[in-house]
Amino acid sequence: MENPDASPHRSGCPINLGLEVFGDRWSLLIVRDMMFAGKRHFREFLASDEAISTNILADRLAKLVEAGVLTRADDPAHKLKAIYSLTEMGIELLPIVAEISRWSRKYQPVDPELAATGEARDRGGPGAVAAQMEALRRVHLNGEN
Amino acid sequence: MENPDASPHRSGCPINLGLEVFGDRWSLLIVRDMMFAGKRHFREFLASDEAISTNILADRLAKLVEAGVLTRADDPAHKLKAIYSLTEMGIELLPIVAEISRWSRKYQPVDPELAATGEARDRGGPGAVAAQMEALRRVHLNGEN
DNA sequence: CTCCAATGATTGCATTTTGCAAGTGATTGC
DNA sequence: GCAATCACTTGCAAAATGCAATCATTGGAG
Repeated sequence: MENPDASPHRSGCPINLGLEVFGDRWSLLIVRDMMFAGKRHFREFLASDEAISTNILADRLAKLVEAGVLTRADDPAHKLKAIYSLTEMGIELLPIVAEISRWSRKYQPVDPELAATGEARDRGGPGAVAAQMEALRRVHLNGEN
Repeated sequence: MENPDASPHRSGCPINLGLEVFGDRWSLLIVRDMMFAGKRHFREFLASDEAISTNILADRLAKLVEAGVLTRADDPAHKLKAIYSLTEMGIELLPIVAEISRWSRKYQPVDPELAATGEARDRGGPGAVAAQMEALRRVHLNGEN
């Protein structure tokens, strides 16, 4: 116990606690890749447009696993391959990601092609987000929750 | 023109473009203070629980103004005081902030007292967020939009 | 068997960002 | 006048980031 009084959090505010988990330029991009591109492996995340570097990716994956947003497992077919899954906690980040998408599509110079899935979700009305979350549960939570 | 080919963005993905504006540990806390605590002045932001330092605060305020999320004006009563206002773009960050709050209240060790306003918003059902945004418009957009 | 490409990382190092404390100049209240 | 207040700026150490090279292991081809 080096410092028994050290509080791990800056405050107990919900916004702050969320930002402490995913408030950086990379974490939600990893979550996005899992949700919309079906990525599960280290090399797949590396291939995204934003060009994350290997040390940052390894660091963020470890932090997201520690936070309970992702889990890491050995691929049964390839011992070398690690396979990452979203937890229920991670899947429930989708409403946040969807709102960020909506805001950016309204106010930022988004690539129309990359905006298409978000637009489709909006057209789906309420329930589209819930349906997408259900689909993610079927892929990522294999009866182990 | 030091580098005429420099693209200002890592990618045109909506999630990425949003994170480039507010994807850090501080920006959304400033927005939160304006939305829920009615803060408008530099010194008020400094007084928050998370203890932002003056140089970071000055940097983030400038970046948010440049991004179009906030505006800065001289206080008519006090020449020394700067007064910050949310733009419509900034007010429309509320759905994102509200979803972060929901997620954190479900999964993080939030302070119950600080969670109360979010819980009330949830109890208000859909429309509570829109109503809160309308209230912010009345305060921050004085007929100048 | 042996080689070799592919795997998820780690390491070293330069650059950038952050955090903290002190200080700045202008202005206001008394 | 003059101390207090205002929004910042500056200097400097520490931490995070970005980039390139490298690592140990493994699976498959020949």
